[in-house]
Amino acid sequence: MPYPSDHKPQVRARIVTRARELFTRRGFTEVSIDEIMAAAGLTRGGFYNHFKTKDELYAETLAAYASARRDEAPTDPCEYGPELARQLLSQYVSRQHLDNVDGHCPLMALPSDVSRAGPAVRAAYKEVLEALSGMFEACLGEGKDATARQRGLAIAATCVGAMVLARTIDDEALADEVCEAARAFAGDFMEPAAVDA
Amino acid sequence: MPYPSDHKPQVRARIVTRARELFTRRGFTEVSIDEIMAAAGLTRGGFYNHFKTKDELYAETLAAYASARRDEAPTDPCEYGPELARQLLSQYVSRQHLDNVDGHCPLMALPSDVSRAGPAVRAAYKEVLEALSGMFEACLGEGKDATARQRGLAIAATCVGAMVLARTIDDEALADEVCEAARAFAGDFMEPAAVDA
DNA sequence: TGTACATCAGTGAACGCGCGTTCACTGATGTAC
DNA sequence: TGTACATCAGTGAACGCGCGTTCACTGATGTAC
Repeated sequence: MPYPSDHKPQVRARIVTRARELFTRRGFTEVSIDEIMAAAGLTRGGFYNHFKTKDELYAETLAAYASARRDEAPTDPCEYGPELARQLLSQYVSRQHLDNVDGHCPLMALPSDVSRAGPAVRAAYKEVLEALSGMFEACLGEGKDATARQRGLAIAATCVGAMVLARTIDDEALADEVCEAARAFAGDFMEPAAVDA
Repeated sequence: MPYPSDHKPQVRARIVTRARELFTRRGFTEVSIDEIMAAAGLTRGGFYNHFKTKDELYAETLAAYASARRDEAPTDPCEYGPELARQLLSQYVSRQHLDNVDGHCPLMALPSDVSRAGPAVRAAYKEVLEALSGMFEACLGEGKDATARQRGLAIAATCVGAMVLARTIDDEALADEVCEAARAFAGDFMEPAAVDA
């Protein structure tokens, strides 16, 4: 074998990482294969040694993100709880996340792109959603009028919605207001035992 | 004048309407000027009699939507109130809205596209957001820990987030769950006098 | 240990295609006389 | 009232460009002997 046996997977992983950053910043169709390969230190033609089509790369970048997200989740059940949920919320809905353009969660950065892509891409997007809402669900348990699963999904939707809006509008002050409001809103909803009657 | 004086504005409005439907369904860059003009019953070349660039049309479609949205708002202050807020919420976060692809609110249908477009487009997007959150704000007033404005923004973010996710994932059941959860969540937050201590 | 060979990741020119935009032209219709 | 003309919305061919994808080729390196 003319290259070390781990060479190809390493290069492939580098392409996926650079592609994810570029996609997150500028979208699937706005980033060319030329740019991706250049960012990975290679040239255009080599792309097809690693991927069958550009669409396959879309799915791969999302799947890699979902998997990384899952790996970050604590393995010790004791670490779950409302504190972790609050921490996750204030990390997700934050100026730090908003300013880290290359690191945006794909749920907020790529919804339109994913909705126009193939089934594998959308399945990977769903995995990312389930990773996020599942974290909230695992941390929170039942609430006033909602099951744990409902609370996880609703809080995930609020996080994503706030960041989608904050990222899209061209007004930093309003973006901060939206984030602040969403944090207060979701924080409220996290109350473990909201008064029942 | 070889054409009636209201001919040109009428044709322009027809182009804007058809373009909005196509953009909403498939995105700015995925829809060609050929397609838009064909949908309006015209041919490609005529486009530039009405618009300087394709980007100008993006902004126009959003501005037209924001303006239509504002025109629908009740003029009678008595009609505002929690009931109207609830109605707006259950219309926005609904399967009916989700299935009406041509009629999707641009906030949920085009965030990625808008975030990559020019300043005029993003300003129009912001107008749409302010129309939506402003409606909630006007209906709800102050709440437990949040000002009226915060509540309006947070509920708008939840609506948009739920619909963005529901539209993007390829799983009707999960989409319905997300919508249901968001409605319950935001409905909860609308309680006029949530217990204060 | 040294040499010829096989492998295969990477290269870069080329292809076909569709797009946004331009432009010289058309032709229906309102207006001037 | 009738006719010649001016206007301008609309037409469709053409341009230049960048893209995704293909493909014949390169050349560094592990392997067989």
